[in-house]
Amino acid sequence: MPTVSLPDGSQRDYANPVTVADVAADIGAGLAKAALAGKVDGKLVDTSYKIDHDAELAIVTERDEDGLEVIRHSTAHLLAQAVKELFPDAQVTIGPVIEDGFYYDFAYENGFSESDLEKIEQKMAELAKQDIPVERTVMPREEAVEFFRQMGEEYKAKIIEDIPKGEELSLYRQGDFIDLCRGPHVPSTGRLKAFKLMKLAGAYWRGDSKNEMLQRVYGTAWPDKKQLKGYLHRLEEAEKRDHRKLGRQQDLFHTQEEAPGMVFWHDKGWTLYQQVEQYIRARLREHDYEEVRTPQVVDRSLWEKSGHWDKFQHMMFTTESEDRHYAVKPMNCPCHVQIFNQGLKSYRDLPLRMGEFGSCHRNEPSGTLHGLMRVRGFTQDDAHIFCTEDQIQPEVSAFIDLLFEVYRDFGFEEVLIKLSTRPEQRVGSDEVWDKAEHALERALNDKGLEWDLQPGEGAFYGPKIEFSLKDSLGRVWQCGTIQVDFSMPGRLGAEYVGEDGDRHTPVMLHRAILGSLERFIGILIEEYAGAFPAWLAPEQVVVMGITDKQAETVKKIEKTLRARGLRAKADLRNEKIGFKIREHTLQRIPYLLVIGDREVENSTVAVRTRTGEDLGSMPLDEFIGHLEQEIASRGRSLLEQ
RNA sequence: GCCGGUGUAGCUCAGUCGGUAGAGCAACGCAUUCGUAAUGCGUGGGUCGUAGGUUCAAUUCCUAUCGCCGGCACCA
Repeated sequence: MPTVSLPDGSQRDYANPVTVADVAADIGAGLAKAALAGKVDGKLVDTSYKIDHDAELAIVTERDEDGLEVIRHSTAHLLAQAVKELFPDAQVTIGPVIEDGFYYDFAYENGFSESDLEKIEQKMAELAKQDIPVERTVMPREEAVEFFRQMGEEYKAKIIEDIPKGEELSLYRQGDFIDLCRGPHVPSTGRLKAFKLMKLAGAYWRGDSKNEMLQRVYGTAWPDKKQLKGYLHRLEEAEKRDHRKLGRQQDLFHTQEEAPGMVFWHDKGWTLYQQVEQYIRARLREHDYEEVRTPQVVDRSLWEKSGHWDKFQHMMFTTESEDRHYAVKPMNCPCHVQIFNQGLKSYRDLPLRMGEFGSCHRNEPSGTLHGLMRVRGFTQDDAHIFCTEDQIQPEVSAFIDLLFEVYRDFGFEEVLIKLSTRPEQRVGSDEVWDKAEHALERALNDKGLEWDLQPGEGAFYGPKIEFSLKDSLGRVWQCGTIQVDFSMPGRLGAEYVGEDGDRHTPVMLHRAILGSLERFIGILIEEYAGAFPAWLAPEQVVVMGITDKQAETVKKIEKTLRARGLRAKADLRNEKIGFKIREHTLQRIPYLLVIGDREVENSTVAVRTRTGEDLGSMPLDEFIGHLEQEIASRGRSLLEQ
């Protein structure tokens, strides 16, 4: 005789056990129609779930986050059903929900092609229209293995074999299609009204490149067509922010076949790059870093000593001369240790913070290259902190503060943080690892930061924290990092004389705020969609005359602005003012100064922003004052607001 | 590296079911001297990513290869 409590606090008593669907129908016909699943005592269940005891129940509809997830999960099943009908030889594996959609991995020898996607999507639409009921059954694990094996679903059988023995498994059947699944699922395929298959990709079975490659189909699903359309529109908008597209449109950089994974920075892109680099240089000076510069090409023996040759020789560019073998440096740390090793260091020298805008090359696998985000030639805002074990904690703490100061200045609010701890294969005693991991964890917790733990993902030489940013399509890219290193200082003979008069090996912290400048600038371009705040904009002001009568004044204004250190350009082309405004607005120049006879006569400039706002005429000095203030604040435009 | 896709003018893209290609913008020339998102007219521009093969003939078909795009694995 269950009593069901609903989220609004009301209670309903039933004489006999009832299903979620029954309760929904009892509340109202509309809700019965909308019910996708239920949440009983906090656990997500099907609408067919029978409530036989007093319980709290929430009816899950498409308006709930959970409901959307159920829709996507069920759409993944619908995809699998369609594939099995069209390609009976394909085997199903897994089909999870991901951000904005789902995917499903199939084992299919012939592979799918793009045209198959269309057929599959069509079949899905058919199956949805048939409104096939989705039914849940349970089966003991051992029986399930046999069941799937008989159907020829080897992968499914393997998945089930990995589930602890004796557990009861749920299976979902829709028509002839049956799949192992925790559920819950929509009551029938007719509930799936708005979906689209997005892309086709290969994916390794169990995420291991030693295994065979499966066919992964990505899709998106929404409660209704309108939301699907909205999503597709958002995608289109995001694609307009693509840094590769903007890089071309704004003449920032290019890449070409002869140098895959390397960047040709054009004048405007390099100006942006220099702003970023100079900004970081200033921060490092403030925070007691020294700056050094080390060689690009270094004898192989150094990389052998550091241990990198062993692990990464295939990803290093090499060269030779007069029977000596060299590698183009893939990282700066061994070189920094060489500088540290010049002259005997004292404990009084620690912590010693050594920075370099180090240009590195790594022969990254071809499939990984991606615009500025993943390149083979890149520059890090790299630094190494030589310190004692006791200094790890305060140094990490100070670094995190510096990192967030920088990210805020660049306008990034969302930073993903991960802490990676000791892997199976590692150097250093457990005691030292304990200390280092605690130091990192405490530094994060003391600041009240949210972070994810990645157990076992640390480097062999020490634990690390990673700071990642998202690009316009939501892809996550690691930028900042701080890593403790117990190994390299010892390998490369770094020592200092301690208070006790003995020689000790320092700990080394590898750290970067931006990471690769290329990657960071790529994300920066997408973040601002090319409309950079004035302090970063490659061109801050364009001065233009209405006719060539004002040319002299325009040139004089350009000169004045440049003398003040502002990035200004005169546009004296014989074009109509509307044409010039359009062009420079599309180039996202923060400020356009229009000079006509009136301005010449009154010694003013007419100011227009890239958002189309006309700020009227003002004396040049007044404009310069505004702009300088805006640049100093590193904010988005003050005048635009 | 692996899977799927893609490569045509500076850019965005059309096209040829095999008979050596076209638009818009840009560039260049001329005219226009103009007040806040495109002035008009004209001209030039492509070994259709590269290398082989099939064919009387290949940008088109086939093979290989390189780059790029989307994923997967990788990322000191």
